[in-house]
Amino acid sequence: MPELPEVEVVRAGLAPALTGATITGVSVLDDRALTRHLGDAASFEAELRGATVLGAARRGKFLWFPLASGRAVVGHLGMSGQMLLREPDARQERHERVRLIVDHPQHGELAVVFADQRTFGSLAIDELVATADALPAGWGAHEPLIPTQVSHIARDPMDEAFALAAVRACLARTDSAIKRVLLDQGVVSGIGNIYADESLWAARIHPETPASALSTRAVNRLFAEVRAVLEKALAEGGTSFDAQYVNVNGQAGYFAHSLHAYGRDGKPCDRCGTSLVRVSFTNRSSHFCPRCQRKR
DNA sequence: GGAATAACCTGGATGC
DNA sequence: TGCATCCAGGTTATTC
Repeated sequence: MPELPEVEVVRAGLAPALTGATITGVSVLDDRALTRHLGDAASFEAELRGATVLGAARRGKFLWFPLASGRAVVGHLGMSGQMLLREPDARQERHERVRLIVDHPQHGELAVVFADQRTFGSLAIDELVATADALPAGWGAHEPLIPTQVSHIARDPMDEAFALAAVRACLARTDSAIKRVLLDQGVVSGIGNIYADESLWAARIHPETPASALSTRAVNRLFAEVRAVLEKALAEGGTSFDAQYVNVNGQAGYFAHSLHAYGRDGKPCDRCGTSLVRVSFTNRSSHFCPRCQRKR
């Protein structure tokens, strides 16, 4: 499932191919890929045709591509979205929803294919607004401008402008389970079910611990582990369980081999050997070690 | 206003 | 073999 490391791998792969490129062709094969777009498919295609892309930016799990027009293409991969670089005449992908043809001054003509099996992902054209802190909006962003659809998303733990003190204060104000808060993109972005479970396991914190019950020291330790997990996953190209996540060249990541908690229910904890458990948690699953991560 | 829940969606896995 | 059901989960609208 695309979380911060997977989305960053995609952004980094697209940046050199898109920065400075002109969009020469747009084909919307499935309107459901434009659920966040305010207009219809025809307006999406018309506005993008001839547009120049200035770069590729990311905050949390959201991607955007600023345009010379002052607007931006916003993308979210949802649960199964892929952005693939292909030859312009490459055959249609199985779940292809949108295809852009771009012409780059150095790389020539390429196809950017947005494919999405479960159609939770989307593309949209959006306005850019000033960031609340007047700092560059995220990774790959050079201007303090962010799409309106992303403006409510908090900075992610790998962002230079990430403010741990503000997150600590937020945690202290709520009795919600720490895992629920980690998944709240308005508090801290980029973390999904996989990396929440991995970070909590690494920090030895039970996922249902009330956020306000965590000491400053525990929160600091948790976010040190969050960063470590995300950095390691990024270095290994992200987590791929099946064909749902691949980079822009269609290659899988290797972090699934480094997981300690997620998807390992019934297997021995890598620290103490106790069988890991899986419990239902807000329409999701939580995986943890009942011995290392005791509920307090 | 904050928190919890349902709905959206597809395909693989499982059970009968 | 074929059909029905369950499950995975990010975001958001709705409900409490």
